Amino acid sequence: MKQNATNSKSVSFIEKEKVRSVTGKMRNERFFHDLAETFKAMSDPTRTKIIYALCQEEELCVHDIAMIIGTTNSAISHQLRTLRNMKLVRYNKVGKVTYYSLDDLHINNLFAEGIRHVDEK
Amino acid sequence: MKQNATNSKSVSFIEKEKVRSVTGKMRNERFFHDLAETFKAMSDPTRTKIIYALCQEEELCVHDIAMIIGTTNSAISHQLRTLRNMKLVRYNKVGKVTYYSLDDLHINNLFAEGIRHVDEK
DNA sequence: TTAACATTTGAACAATTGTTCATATATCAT
DNA sequence: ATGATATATGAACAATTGTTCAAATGTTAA
Repeated sequence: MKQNATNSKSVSFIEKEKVRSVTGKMRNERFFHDLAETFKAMSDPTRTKIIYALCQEEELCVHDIAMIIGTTNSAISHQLRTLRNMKLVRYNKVGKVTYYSLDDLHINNLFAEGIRHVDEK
Repeated sequence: MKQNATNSKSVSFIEKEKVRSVTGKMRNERFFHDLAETFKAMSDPTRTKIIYALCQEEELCVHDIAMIIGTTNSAISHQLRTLRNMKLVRYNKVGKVTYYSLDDLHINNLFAEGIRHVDEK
């Protein structure tokens, strides 16, 4: 059911109007990149564990997160850096201890929506 | 500020109570794995574009999605398979055309929350 | 100062990922 | 049948990722 009968050249698309309409509503490359990055920040089990733990307790230090999750301090520290770079967590250094917490309530909403999805499947 | 003075062995953790409390609230491995997988499904720009397009138009075929996004049919088909495996999209084959749509409204909510996060940054 | 501790960092590694290309399958029209 | 079209698929490839290990910071206490 080709709808581009008006064109002499055979430019192919199945439903011309849909394509035009949706194409007009698309956003720029940066938007899709940032959106993907946001989800990617939560796309690893170690990171979902860290975020989940920080949903239970406002502030946690690296060592305690490692204890809770059952991994090495190094692995946690690396992942916390990723979360920091993606602005999902912030930190507060007191002496030799670095306390991490979720950056804003937005993160909680997004994360909670993901949990709802998993729990209702 | 060690709080495990009662132990003779030097088991180290910074805040014993927090660790015990949060550890008790943690969920099983499968939960964190599934949660990560859900976010991972939306963690690639090509896939966020596909999902965004399907938020604008109920049903779209592979070729039209490729036109809208500006990629090859093959790349789109591969990604649609990923989205299919992760139960984010379903399809409806009519003749030689396969129409894809979002699997349920839950996906829209999760996706919309991600968009809100990106737009408000 | 020295030792112990909390965290960070860089290199290395295997594992996973997304695209491309060529090819295969399936449907429709002639 | 043949050719055109729509989609799917497998192999190959570079690129990215997460962990481990060893070593480096930086802080506190003795």
